[in-house]
Amino acid sequence: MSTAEETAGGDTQPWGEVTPDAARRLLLAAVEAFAERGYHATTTRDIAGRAGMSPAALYIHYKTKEELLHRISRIGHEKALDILRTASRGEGTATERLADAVSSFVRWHARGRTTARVVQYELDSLGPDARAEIVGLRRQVDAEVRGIIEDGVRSGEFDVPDVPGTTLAVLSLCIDVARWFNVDGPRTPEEVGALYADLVLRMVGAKNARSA
Amino acid sequence: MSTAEETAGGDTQPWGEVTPDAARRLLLAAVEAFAERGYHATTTRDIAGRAGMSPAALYIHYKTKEELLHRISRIGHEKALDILRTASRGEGTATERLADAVSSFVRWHARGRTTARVVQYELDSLGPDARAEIVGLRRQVDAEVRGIIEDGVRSGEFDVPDVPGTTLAVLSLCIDVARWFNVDGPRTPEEVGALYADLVLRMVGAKNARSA
DNA sequence: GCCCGTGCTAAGCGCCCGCTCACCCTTGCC
DNA sequence: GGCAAGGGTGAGCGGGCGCTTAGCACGGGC
Repeated sequence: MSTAEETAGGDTQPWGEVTPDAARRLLLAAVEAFAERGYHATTTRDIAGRAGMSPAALYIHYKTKEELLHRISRIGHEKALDILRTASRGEGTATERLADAVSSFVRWHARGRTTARVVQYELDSLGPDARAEIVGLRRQVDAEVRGIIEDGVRSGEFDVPDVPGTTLAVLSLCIDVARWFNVDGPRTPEEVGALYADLVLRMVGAKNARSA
Repeated sequence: MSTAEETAGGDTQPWGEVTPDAARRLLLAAVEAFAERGYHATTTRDIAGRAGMSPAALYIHYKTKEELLHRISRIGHEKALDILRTASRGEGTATERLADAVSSFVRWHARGRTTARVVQYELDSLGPDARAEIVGLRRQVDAEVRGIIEDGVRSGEFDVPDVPGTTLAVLSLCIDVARWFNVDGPRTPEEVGALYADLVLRMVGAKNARSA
């Protein structure tokens, strides 16, 4: 199995860069709560409670509830970008790199479904400035995938009439995993990653997509 | 252009079945508001204001704010199911019916992006009973698409190693259109419908998917 | 031993939420 | 004209929201 996300950044400790410890616990509690109920339906009392603290403790580490969402969103997008960049800049044919990018991106969405949900679906709850920053990161995400597809078209591996449209569809397919994936469901993240890599290779008309 | 949704139900007046007039105006205002800001971030004062009424007027026609969401969700899902059924039960090969189903389903999500957003993304804001009812409708949606794919596999038109997984991916792709589609963007609903129909035919290994 | 900064809590402020209630216009029937 | 019924309003209730503030426990420096 190829391994873009294992070599990309510290998957060892997902929120390891957040210090001090109390701030990280609050952030983790916020991720859980936002993923379960959505940003607007989550109260600061709920976040603090999950972290085992009083409501006021939140405001020692974060200026507002929105700052929590912003931090989660930025760290999550940077991680996602990191995964795609590692796959995109790796060695191998465009076909191999696209399969690696899709399967690792999908695995990330499935395994970290709570984080991915917040990252992908709570964007509109951010204020204009924070939103603009995140939109910039998303453009970079798009560019990485489009780059691989363009490589494949140039090398003759892929047959893609509409590169921007297909890029959009590929990303859309991966992102929506965060909506429907169920940890208790019948599929493991690895299985979904493999299935989706195959489906995407078919979408771009790659020669060696799996068949029955 | 094939036309599953033009022959399915009354597309003439999207919410024509809702009476009296004041109740329909409130429902329309709620769809707009829920789509823009999400269910929890929308206030009953906002909904009533958009409909040109006082906050109290809402409670003459609906018991609670949640009843509004429930009504919107059920009507929307019934419409979506109607579109897929019409395509699925039409004449023609599985390839033609799948292309028709996908392109009309996608057009519905793109054209009625506000409605589709509420229908597809605010499901979790419903209470357990209402949610269960809607989940039932979604299972029927899944069954329609799976049926077409199974037909194609049986007839030898398609080459699909994992039918349930591919069904899930096809629906996921279509549904996510409601998240990213922008009315002011570069693509018309018709263009996205055609592009997606082609991509889906490639995913199922249909013989006559378009190429460059 | 005393001080002070740090990390936290208990209490609560001001605001706005979903929703209700007492009352008021029309409209149609006699 | 009298009157009931239904669609509508203005005011406001109880409560929970995001966030603030005064003060407490405690460890390290001298």
